Amino acid sequence: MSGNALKIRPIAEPASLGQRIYEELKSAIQAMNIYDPDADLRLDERGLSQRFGASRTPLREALTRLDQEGLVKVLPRRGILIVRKTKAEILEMITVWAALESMAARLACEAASDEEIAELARLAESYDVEHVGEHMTEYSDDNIRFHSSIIRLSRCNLIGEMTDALFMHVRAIRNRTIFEQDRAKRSVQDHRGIVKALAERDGDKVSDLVREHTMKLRDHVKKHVDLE
Amino acid sequence: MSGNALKIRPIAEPASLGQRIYEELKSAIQAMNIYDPDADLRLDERGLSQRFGASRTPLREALTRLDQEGLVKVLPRRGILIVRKTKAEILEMITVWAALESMAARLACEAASDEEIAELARLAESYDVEHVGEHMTEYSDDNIRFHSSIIRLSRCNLIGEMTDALFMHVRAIRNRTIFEQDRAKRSVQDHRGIVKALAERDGDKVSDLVREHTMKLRDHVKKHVDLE
DNA sequence: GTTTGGTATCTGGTATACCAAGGTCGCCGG
DNA sequence: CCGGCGACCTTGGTATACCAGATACCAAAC
Repeated sequence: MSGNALKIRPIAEPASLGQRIYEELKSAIQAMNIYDPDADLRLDERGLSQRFGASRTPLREALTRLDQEGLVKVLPRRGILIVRKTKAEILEMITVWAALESMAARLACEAASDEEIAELARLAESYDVEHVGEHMTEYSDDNIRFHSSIIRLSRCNLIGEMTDALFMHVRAIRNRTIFEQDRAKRSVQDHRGIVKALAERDGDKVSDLVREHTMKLRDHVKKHVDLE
Repeated sequence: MSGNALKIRPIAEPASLGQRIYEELKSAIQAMNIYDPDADLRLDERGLSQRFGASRTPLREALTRLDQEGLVKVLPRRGILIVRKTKAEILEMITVWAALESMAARLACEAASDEEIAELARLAESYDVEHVGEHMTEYSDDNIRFHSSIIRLSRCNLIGEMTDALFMHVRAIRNRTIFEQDRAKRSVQDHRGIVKALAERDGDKVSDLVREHTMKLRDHVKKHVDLE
């Protein structure tokens, strides 16, 4: 039934220059370490448009969007700067994240199937509490997968979009905090507790656990992370 | 010492055309009932730029931003449409709102002063449960004030920004639901319970109450509101 | 040597012209 | 009268030119 049918991919239309420049510029900004004291946070419209091989118009469209997203700040007649988030702003983002994922977990209690929760359990059980420190790179990825799975299981697309947007800004910070063995051990334990509450369909409990788990990260960043 | 010095007011700079058009267009879109079946959801770049007395460039900048916010959708070579939110999207927004305000209330338990909570109490007590139905217009405003106060008392600016963005989209729906007397009565009672929990500094409780209060609105919209 | 004022230059903001892709409508053939 | 097809028109996308404010630099005056 699916083997003999033509497989057509309806799309093919190349995005507009503005769109492509937006995406390219966005990932370029995220790829650089904007908290490096020596980082050059200044963007030059004319220079960038030349490097992209396009005119200023689509480049400016991209900048307008990045400005609105808070990644960049356009100062009239002064220049365009990549925005550094303050520590206070980062903490607020993690707080909002806690609120959203906590709600997502509560919704997932109703919306997720047993199989989906079992899948999540496999993810949570795949690391040994004592030896997780030896596989930090993989664990870091699986950690992200775990959390985004909870959000997916909530069946609430908006929460997914909003946490994606937050993640974009927090990404730079994230790498500095997750590679710490004692935090990883506790993280693994937390995840197992979350899965257990999910399996029991205990919305109040899973909501609390997820919130507290994320707020631990918040407190950790507050105490131990120093930008600059 | 201060009487003989020049008193200069530093700012005065008028916003750019793009910025002003963005704000004007945004409020114009929000002012119209986009769910009216006869509403014209189409925007014309050239026509609008003429009506604004500006060229297409700043108008397009405004449209780019509105597009990113989800208020309009730009279809290449086909036109620009004002976006109608689906009912499912509205429900998700209310859910996210519940998550955010619930967290805000929890934070407010720690961050708000006794005076601020007393002020909130005055707002909640200023309507008689039995007679609130007779002053719906004022109550509607005070209702908004009550909720935005909780968010302000959380001292989390990001939650404020995000709920503002959500409110923008939900505004059209809101007016249809709040003007119902039995809902108003229960709303007044809910608010008093919320204030009480805040005064007791019971974060878990106030968080639950606020979430349930907002989720009641969600359920009500789900059951009784029909777009189109 | 320091201060001051002018000026060249750089930067984002705006206007305008042109392009290519979709849509519309009417001519033309059946 | 109906259907197809093509010229024309509309629409957003892009390039470019020019403007005004901000900055940096330099030279003249003290």
